[in-house]
Amino acid sequence: MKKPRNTIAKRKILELINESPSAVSSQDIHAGVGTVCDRATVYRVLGRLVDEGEVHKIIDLDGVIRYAPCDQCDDHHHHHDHIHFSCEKCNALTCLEEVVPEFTLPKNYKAHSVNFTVSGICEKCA
Amino acid sequence: MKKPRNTIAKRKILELINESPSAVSSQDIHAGVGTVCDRATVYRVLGRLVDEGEVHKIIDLDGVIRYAPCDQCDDHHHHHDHIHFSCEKCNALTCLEEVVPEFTLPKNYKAHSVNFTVSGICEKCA
DNA sequence: GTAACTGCAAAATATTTGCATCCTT
DNA sequence: AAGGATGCAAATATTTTGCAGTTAC
Repeated sequence: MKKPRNTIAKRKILELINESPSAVSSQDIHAGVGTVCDRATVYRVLGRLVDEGEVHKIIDLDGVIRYAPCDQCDDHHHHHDHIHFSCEKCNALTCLEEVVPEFTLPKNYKAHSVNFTVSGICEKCA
Repeated sequence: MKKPRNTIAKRKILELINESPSAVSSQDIHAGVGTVCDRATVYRVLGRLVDEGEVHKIIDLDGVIRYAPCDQCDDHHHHHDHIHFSCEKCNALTCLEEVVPEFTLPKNYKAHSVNFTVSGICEKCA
């Protein structure tokens, strides 16, 4: 495993992700970094941040990849079994960390990870 | 609303989707139709099939769009609240129609549709 | 006959990669 | 100094679209 470095691009991108109230796409990030770094670097940094467990990757309902802070995760426990809520009105994709769905798989199936997205109207747009 | 026609491309594509044990991507379909129709037509037909409610569109964990038959749906009731299972071994994406997760949204949130994907090992690969 | 559909090619998007150079440690 | 990170440009991949010609009903 490579030894990650603390570069300007990384700090800026992490800041953008952490300060956004909802999950951001690579487009959002590229727009947000301005001249700090290149488009290619945005993709590379995002990939590393995910590998390092600093952010998590969410697939939106329309297939757009977005990134959100890994708030509730520490090095040993990642909790990615909560719901992602996609608002049809304001288009924000937010993590509802407190909502963890319950389900039972059929015999012989084994779950490793889950990805739950619910779309509808969020509290702000209600 | 346009009046849909029963074309060769449409019949062939629907056949491919219905006969596959797991959800198929546009790539799979383009490979499957052979010379029956063009790549652009595959996209156009898939879009129409979704609009007409004949198939449903699933976003895989890696953001790949796939299509599956709308077996349990009639014109008035679509049941898309079941789980999609993505096998890490054989890579198949299947609908587990009988598994419907339970969850409760926070106050003032309203759900319209859900998209649940679980990845792990399927019964065939267990 | 008419509107829906298709093929082809080109355009619009999105993401990845090779390589020389720069920066963090 | 060494190796990780970056910029730039080119390569890949994916999906959309304009348009003229074809087909289903």
